[in-house]
Amino acid sequence: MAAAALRKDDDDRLQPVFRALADPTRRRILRDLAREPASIADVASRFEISRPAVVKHLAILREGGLIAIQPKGRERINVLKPEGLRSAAEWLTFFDAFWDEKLARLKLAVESDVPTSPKGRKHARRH
Amino acid sequence: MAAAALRKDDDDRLQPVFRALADPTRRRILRDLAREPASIADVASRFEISRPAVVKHLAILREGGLIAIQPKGRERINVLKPEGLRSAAEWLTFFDAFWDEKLARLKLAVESDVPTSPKGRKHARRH
DNA sequence: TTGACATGAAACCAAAAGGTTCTACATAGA
DNA sequence: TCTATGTAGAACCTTTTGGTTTCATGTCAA
Repeated sequence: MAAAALRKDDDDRLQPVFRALADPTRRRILRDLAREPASIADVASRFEISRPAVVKHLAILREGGLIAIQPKGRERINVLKPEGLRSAAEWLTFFDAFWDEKLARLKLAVESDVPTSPKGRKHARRH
Repeated sequence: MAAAALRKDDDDRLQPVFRALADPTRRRILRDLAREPASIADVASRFEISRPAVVKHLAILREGGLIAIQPKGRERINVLKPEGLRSAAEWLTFFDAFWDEKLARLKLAVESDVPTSPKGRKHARRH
């Protein structure tokens, strides 16, 4: 059934990525690193939270394959790995097809299939 | 500063979306609902977990604006709202530009040495 | 060598997340 | 009306998450 788009196994790879994206601090870090690579202290200086907390975030981002951490002397430079976001972007792309198709379906469902709203009956404009 | 792409406020809207996407069960529900709308019992029947657990997931998906829940008699039909994914997709799109530009930059950083800023001084290369 | 700086890492904590069971309510249908 | 079904929701439990503080390690630069 041509399930090339969304296999179950895909989710295993996706999980660390979406997990990494679930936190606003981590998304801000990604956005910042998109501007330029930065050391841990550099990154941490932009947040209120402690350095160890930032380090944990960076670790999660690395687990998601979203950044690379390169030791440089006594610093650790964090570099964005944009390809890491690709899998998530592709997963979302799957739903592109529904942005119109399913939307129309939703409209139909709302306008025709809801007899439990006696007050606001929408006249379903089926063409 | 042309920050049209990624405002801080965007994150507030994004948070419930990325939070909803962070769980594999919820992603599977979305994938299933893309196929066709389904009642709660319908959705729950496809998982090992209990119905109340599924109900919680559906609530989170609704909070993220990813599904709509339409009462139909004694059932509640869950319908995919693909537009809800749009904000997340757009956020990721921002990084498209770096999939080549930054990737090259990463290579450079790895292979030579990383010209990042120490705390005080960033040599911002304004061209 | 020695001090200052950048990071590593452990121990600990509160809150959120994901799950369960049990109970109660509403509705379709005989 | 009565019963079975579908859902709502409370109460509770365990694990994960995001955060902290504290201390140790490694490296640059005098």
